[in-house]
Amino acid sequence: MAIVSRYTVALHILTWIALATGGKDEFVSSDRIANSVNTSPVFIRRILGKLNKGRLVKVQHGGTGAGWKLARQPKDITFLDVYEAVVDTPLFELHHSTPNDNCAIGKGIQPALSAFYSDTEKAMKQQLAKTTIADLLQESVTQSGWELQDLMTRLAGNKK
Amino acid sequence: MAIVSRYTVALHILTWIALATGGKDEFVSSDRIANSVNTSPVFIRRILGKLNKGRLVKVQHGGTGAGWKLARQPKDITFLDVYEAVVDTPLFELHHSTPNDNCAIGKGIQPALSAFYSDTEKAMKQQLAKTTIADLLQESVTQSGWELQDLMTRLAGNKK
DNA sequence: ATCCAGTGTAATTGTTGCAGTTACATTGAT
DNA sequence: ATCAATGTAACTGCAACAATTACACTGGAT
Repeated sequence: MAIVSRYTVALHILTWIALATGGKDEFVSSDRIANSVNTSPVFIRRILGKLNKGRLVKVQHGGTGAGWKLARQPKDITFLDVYEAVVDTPLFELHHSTPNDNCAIGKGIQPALSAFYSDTEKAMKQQLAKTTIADLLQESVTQSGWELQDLMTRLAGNKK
Repeated sequence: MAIVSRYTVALHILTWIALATGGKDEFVSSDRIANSVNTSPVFIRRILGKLNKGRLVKVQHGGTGAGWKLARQPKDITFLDVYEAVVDTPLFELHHSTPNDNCAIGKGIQPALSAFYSDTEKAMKQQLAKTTIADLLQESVTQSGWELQDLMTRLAGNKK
């Protein structure tokens, strides 16, 4: 475990909204999303807050139709967009205790590593940029083994 | 913070051994390494244990000259080798609580994500394979701003 | 055979960050 | 005014990491 599960949940949230709202212009509640992810609505809302700051979703406060929707098309939201919105620590940790300054390695290794680590993080992000929420939606439905027909029926039922 | 600091320390250890032993065929103790990293010898030995299992270092028990040395040339140890030896968790976490199976997304997202995550981890590892301990040694010494002359003098002094 | 400088490892502790829960103030369509 | 929703703070539980202590084990040097 390295990159926080919150990132996985963020992808789940966006994909679920994409499926649930289809093309329609409506908002869905954190409660319904939490039901699919199987966790607490508060955790979901904390993540949605970050996604909102990243301009990936829009929020509607108050009233009966309150909730969330995507700010763009699923095909226009990449895994990298989600990463930037939700993960806020560098990929690699440096030392916890600062190395011995009287040693050439101890003195020079942190700036040296920072450069190498930065290259690696960049390579990872380039890969993340290649996949979108639309891809994940497609692949998830395929993997679920559901028929599109059943899916639509069940969605209608869930809408409360 | 995502990838454990133990990985950074592992790179530090190998680079320090490379510098300290130069071309010479000798073993260095975890105590001396711990002094450069500025942490406890036990922590260092736990990491060296993993590096030993990964065939990156060799250990000499007992006697006066006991300690560690590299199992190969610094230029033949890549960042990826070290990663495989020291990091034992996947790069991305999945959900903590298992998603709702009655939802197409909940049911299909984990296998779908596993595939995408695997691609990303692979991209990161390809980048890691491009850098070696020799590169890090070179760059660390450069960054330290030390003259090679002083370095040699000081090394001789440290040797006890 | 003994010494002793080193490794190997288990047990314990302090700290940190994440996730989960409860509680309550706030928002704003209807 | 209602009330279905969000926003957020406070607290708890838990797991992983790093740091420390303690002690058994190893094996070259003498």
